[in-house]
Amino acid sequence: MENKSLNQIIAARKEKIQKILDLGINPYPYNFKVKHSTDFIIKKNSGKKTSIAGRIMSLRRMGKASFLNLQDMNGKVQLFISRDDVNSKTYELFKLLDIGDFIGVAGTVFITKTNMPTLKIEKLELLSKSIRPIPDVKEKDGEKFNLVSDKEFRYRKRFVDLIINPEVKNDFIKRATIINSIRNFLNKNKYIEVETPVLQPVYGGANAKPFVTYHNALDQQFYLRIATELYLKQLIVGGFERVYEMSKDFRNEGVDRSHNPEFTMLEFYQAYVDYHYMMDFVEKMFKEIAKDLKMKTVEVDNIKIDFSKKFHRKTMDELMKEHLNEDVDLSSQSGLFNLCKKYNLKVKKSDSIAKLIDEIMRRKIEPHLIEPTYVINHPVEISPLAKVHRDADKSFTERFELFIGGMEFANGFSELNDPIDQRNRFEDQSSKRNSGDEEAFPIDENFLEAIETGMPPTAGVGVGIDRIAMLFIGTRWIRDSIIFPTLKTLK
RNA sequence: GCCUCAGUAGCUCAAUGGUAGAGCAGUGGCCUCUUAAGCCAUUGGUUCAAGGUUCGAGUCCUUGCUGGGGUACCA
Repeated sequence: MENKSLNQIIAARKEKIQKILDLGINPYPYNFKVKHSTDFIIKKNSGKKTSIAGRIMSLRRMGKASFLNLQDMNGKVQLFISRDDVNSKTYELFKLLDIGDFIGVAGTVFITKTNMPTLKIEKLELLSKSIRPIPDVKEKDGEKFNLVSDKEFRYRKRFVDLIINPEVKNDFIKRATIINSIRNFLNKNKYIEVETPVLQPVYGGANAKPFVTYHNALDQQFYLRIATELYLKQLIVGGFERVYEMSKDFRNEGVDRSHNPEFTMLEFYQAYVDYHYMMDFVEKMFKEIAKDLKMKTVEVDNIKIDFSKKFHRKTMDELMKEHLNEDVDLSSQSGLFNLCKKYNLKVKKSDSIAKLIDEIMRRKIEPHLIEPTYVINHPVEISPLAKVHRDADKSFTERFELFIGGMEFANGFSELNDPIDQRNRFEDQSSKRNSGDEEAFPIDENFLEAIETGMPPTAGVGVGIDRIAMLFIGTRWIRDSIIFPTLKTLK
């Protein structure tokens, strides 16, 4: 991968390290006293003295004086060094600096003839010598040139991406703000944060293919969790009344624009409430995030989403009426089948009501749910952990999914706590598995034992954190919300 | 998975099937208000990999690798 050109650059930098050592200077010292950041200079504190530290981003040498740009966490600023202002050793050191080096400087702020706030260097310290070149991105009037166009390079070498595209940092600062906001919201609502096993002997809580691993000392196979649900509900059984976990789940499935094999999931459960309560609660949580980010609206595909508005709540037949103008009887298999045919959906005559409904929702409705909308009351067949609806048809559940911008953000329900029903549902999953459904989950006796011991009425929700980050960052790519996305190792 | 496009110097990009080139970065000079600094000189290439067609392949064909963009499943 590395050839002569790069090795030549590295060799030249290593020679400079030797020359710096010959000057009696340590190219990798231990600290530097930073007084201000670059923004102090940008704010035109003319005549004031300060010291700043950062990475050299460009050098414009003119023999006896030079300008350079220094970048730190807050931005970029111009420095000026003249042989008249520093001692000869410092100027010798300066001549050995490269783009990419970290330096610390002390001096006086002044304004150049072209009205550019600049720090005149009086003292200069090398803080870390860079021996590997970074792409030299030029910039004029805010327009960038020679930007790295290779997205793969940016994801693989995120450290370089962050150096040459410092605005990328803002997206991840935003993500951190979102996560803080969610934790604060849950904590102040008396939720307890817990950590459940990543290595699980039996996986479950979602329909997905797991990663398999092996523990040598225990001589046992483990699965990386696909969800935290089954453990968190055991804690509700145990007497925690409000618990949450925000952590990585792992699903051994395709990688695309909106899926990464490891992703961050929030799940929370509260005893003695139902899914109506949770819909209100999740809505409040989203509004709180928007408030903490000081973003009243976000934009998805040029459509503005206003978080001050109330989220919609719609049953599936209501949505089919609204979006397709069809009067649908959700209990009529033949009616649903004919509807699927009408819209050219790939279905079989033998498909269940649940599957037909799911197909219509997924193809014809969900992608068009731009404004925050709760889709409610899903078929029991596709909701193996949700309680049946209290007054509607018993083949439907008290479940909701939140859609924003055509993407699913949350999935919650009144949790099934009838142990007989729950065992039947697991057996149904198990038989689906045996007949080839790779994503159906196996029977978890430990979990069933807990439910048999008795779980209070409870509602729970799962929320995709990476997707919330995508929503507020304003990207359609999950890799822009995950700082080190999963990539194949180069051979 | 499938479809499709791409991979040339550290970075950005050229090169009708006919000697692999430029800008930036690097190196050596000149230069005390530059800012995509400038000027002179210069180093740097197994053109993603392996085969094939051809007198001749960066270019055409096959396979593979990696990635981008679609699409399917999952959040």
